[in-house]
Amino acid sequence: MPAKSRSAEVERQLAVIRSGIEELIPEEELVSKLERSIATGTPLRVKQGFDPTAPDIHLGHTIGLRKLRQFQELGHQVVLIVGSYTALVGDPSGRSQTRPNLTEEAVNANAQTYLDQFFKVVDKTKTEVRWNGEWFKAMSFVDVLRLTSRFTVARILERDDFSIRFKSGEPISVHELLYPLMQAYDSVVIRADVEIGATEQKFNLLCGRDIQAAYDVEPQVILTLPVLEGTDGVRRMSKSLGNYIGIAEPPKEIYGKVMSLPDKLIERYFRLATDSTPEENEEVARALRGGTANPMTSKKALAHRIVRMYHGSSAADFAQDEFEKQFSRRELPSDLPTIELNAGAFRARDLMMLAFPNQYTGSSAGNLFKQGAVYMNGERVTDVTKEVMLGKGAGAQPEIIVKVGRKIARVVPRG
RNA sequence: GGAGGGGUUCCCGAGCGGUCAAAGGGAGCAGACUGUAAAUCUGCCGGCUUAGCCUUCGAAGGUUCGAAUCCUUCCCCCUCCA
Repeated sequence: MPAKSRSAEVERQLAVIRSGIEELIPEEELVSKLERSIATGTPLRVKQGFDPTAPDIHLGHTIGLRKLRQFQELGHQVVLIVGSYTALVGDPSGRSQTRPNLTEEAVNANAQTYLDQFFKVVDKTKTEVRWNGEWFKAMSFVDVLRLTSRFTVARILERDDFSIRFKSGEPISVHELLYPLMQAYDSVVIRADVEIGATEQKFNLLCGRDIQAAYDVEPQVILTLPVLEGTDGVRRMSKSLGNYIGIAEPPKEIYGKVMSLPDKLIERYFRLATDSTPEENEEVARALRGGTANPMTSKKALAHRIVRMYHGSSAADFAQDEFEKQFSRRELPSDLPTIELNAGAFRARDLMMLAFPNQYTGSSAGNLFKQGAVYMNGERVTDVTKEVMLGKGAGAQPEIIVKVGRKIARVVPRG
């Protein structure tokens, strides 16, 4: 390739890589890495790690995954680190102090679940999967000392999570301090050229550069990505906060969760959580601001699009249909869960609890009755002791639709 | 090693011998209003065979008619000094 078209190619790739990111540090190093990659036909090694603790991938994670995908489309190599050993420490971010010790089976199962979801976005054939136990298992104590001597306590304490916890008097275990070093060492072993992560990973990512340099490996370029707010519209999406939308969730579930997002997040979700083009995003933004689009319409388009990305367009159509049926037209969903019970008389509260197994205790169920949340065959029931007949005879009901708040189930006689 | 502070229900955080299933806030759930949005108002928010009973305030013992509250031992966390 002539020099002129090579530099055009660098420009092209750089533009793709830079789109939608938070920071790229340092950009000139990426340029020279790209130049070399193009000149020698060697793909860059782009690292992404995960700890097999919570295996569900949610929309927040997909920002990074789509960036990996872009790298692959530019011809580069993704290296996915399964943090089987780092999981033993637990990323000190957030409040969770010490992670529970995971069994090997749990780690394996989690990893498998994660990988299945990961490859919904990232191209499997252009991904190298490595478990960091591979190298950490083989390390001796002397090796650990050698690694830890390359970094100072003050520098580790610079890290936001640590300094906050330290100042507020929360405990920090010594082993937690090793987390950034372990993650950094992964970069040494796999000779990462680029590592991507959310902004709160910035410290860990930078740490990788220093440790690589200490081991005479060319430092990686780091790329941070924006953090997506969860369904509450405020806090970052995370499983432990319960405000996440998992990509492996059923289509209806995803659709419903997207619809429950605050309106102000519509644009941001289009931009960060979908594969829409900048032009499309621009159009959505203009319509919303100009008042030409009902926010609900835009939100439906968003929900449809997200479901389509992970479950295909027929699933998206179905989810949308169901949503409109259930909430716009107040009809029953077509796939409502059905519980079979022996025919006979039930007290209303017992029936309700049987219709939603293991979801309510007697007290909480009783409260819902008192609050007028329970409907049976369209009729509000507030008396927990009201007798309900299920069955075929006179005065009995052949099916009972039980609705509690936004949950609905169907109860029918057995046989 | 020395001195001091602390561990309360999902989270934060009051309580410091009875009136405590435990204030207040957050989260969650439900009702009204809606676009299953936001905001707002209201109610619920340990369990049960619910005017009553049972199990909770780091753990185990003890004092007392009675303990989250007092004593003892143990476990854990934090701060300062060394």
